[in-house]
Amino acid sequence: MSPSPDPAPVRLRTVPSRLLAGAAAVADRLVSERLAAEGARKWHFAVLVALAEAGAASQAGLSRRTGIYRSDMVAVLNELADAGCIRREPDPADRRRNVITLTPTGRRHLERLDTLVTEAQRELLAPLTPGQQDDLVRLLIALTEHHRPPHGAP
Amino acid sequence: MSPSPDPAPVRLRTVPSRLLAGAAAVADRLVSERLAAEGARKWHFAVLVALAEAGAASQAGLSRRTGIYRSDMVAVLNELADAGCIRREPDPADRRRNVITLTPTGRRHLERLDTLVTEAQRELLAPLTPGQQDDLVRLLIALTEHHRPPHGAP
DNA sequence: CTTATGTCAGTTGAACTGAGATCT
DNA sequence: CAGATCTCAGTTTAACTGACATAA
Repeated sequence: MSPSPDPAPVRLRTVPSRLLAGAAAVADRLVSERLAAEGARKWHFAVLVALAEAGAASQAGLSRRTGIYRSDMVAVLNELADAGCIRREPDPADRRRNVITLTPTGRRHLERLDTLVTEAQRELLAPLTPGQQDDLVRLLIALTEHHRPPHGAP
Repeated sequence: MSPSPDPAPVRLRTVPSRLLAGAAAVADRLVSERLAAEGARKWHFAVLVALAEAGAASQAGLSRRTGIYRSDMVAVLNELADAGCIRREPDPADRRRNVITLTPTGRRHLERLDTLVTEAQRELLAPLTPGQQDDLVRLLIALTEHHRPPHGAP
């Protein structure tokens, strides 16, 4: 006797929102497990990428680029600053703001995290052919582009 | 001047795990908003579908069919029982178990929730052509079938 | 006066853990 | 005895709200 003869109902297994939730959970787990090896979480990666790609920014700017709430951004930046990955300095041009800049340490850390994240994506998409992988990404982009996510950045 | 000239970096926007997370968040929001109109949440729907499709079950069986943790199942069943949607009776054949059965009230409630969930899926997938919608579902099924989700049911 | 910013202190819901009582 | 079941009391993390002081 098989130990788990309890399949999910078809009516549930084919609901797109449930499929998305399941796939996202798998993806999140794969990414989080890898990043944990460097003591990092996906937010750290997102912030570092945003800084590397678009240069120094205010915290609110980073918040919009990454989709992290400005409240939560504070803690993430504290951790990245403690690790020496970023500098946080008052903006002389607008004294409400901090200017966040990537340090050389941060750039090196980003490259390590990028490797881990890329590996996780490969493992995630491994069940699909390369063509299917491209299709999936394209469909997801088309889907999310036409919906306005609550905070801002998909 | 546009109020939000802060696009997400390309390097982030094309990461599959982030796309999945974003799409899943949109989907979850659409479903939750609709179900809230009936005072329900997605767990209620999942349990009712599992009961309607595969018949009466123990709580552990429902847990495996729906992917809800056995701990959380207790609260969901309490709410469904309070609403008269299910009956929860001790199993004479195995006195550790409860037998959960769908009531006529529960069946009617399920049909209402099903309408709402179906509408939400339509809205979610509206940006895609029918062919693309099928492709997406197929790709997501292929993806999740080959990964073992932590608890059991995708 | 309105709006944006950084910060802090919460809340809510989901996912998960651990343990205990009961039963097979 | 090991193992399953139901229940409860927690933890953790993500996502989000509200408020405040400061400054544009």
